[in-house]
Amino acid sequence: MKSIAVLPTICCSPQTEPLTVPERDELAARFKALADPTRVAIINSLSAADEVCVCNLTETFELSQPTISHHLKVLREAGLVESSRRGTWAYYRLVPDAIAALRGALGP
Amino acid sequence: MKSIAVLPTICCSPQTEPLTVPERDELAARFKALADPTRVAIINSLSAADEVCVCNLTETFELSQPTISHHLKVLREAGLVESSRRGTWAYYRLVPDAIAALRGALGP
DNA sequence: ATTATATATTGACGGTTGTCGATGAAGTCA
DNA sequence: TGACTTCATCGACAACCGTCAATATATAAT
Repeated sequence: MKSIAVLPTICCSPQTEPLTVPERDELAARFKALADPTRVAIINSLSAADEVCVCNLTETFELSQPTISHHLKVLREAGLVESSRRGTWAYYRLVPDAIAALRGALGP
Repeated sequence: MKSIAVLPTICCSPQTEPLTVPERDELAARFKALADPTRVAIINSLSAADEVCVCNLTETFELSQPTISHHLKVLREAGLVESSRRGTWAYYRLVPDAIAALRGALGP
């Protein structure tokens, strides 16, 4: 997931260059992770603390626990968040570099 | 479409605050417009010039003309691009503020 | 061991999306 | 007018997505 640091720029930069097919696929996949209101809200929640317990998220959102788990998996596989288990609980946190890279894709 | 200028920040900023439901819906809808490889590539293409004729896009991508037209509509309704007709041709261009606003949602 | 709790996975269902061919709308040029 | 070009819209279809209930996995506590 290190490759997130070198995401190309889509636009709006002097050095914007044509994307290769793998590059545009990769970028679209990462944007797709943010293309759902619940996942946007989860990112927003994680941003408010170093890490957040899944149990807090299932309380916050009026969605079933499997649905929250599903959205966390999508964000995890996109490299935007990471998790660690401590005891029975799972804690999620942002991967700031990944989000900064995605941000960088939208301009300088 | 002016409201794009005041998109809230998702994360990674000191002043990141909880999103309202309309805000997260709005943000997700805009990210969804970028959640497709072809649309990412279109944005990338538009970034290389002041405006681009649809006829150039249908040549560039190996997709049917209706499919390109569909993607342009999605981007237009998301406020990321705008178009004008001159004669038989339609020219599309980026809405830089909209993309900058989306970029701003990912951090300061 | 058993029981309880937290999270992940599976399977299924309805709604959405990307794609195309066919058609329509609007302009251009003989 | 009529033939031609460019782009948008419509209708259809397969694939994908968000959601839930049920189940599985793993840890903790008694």
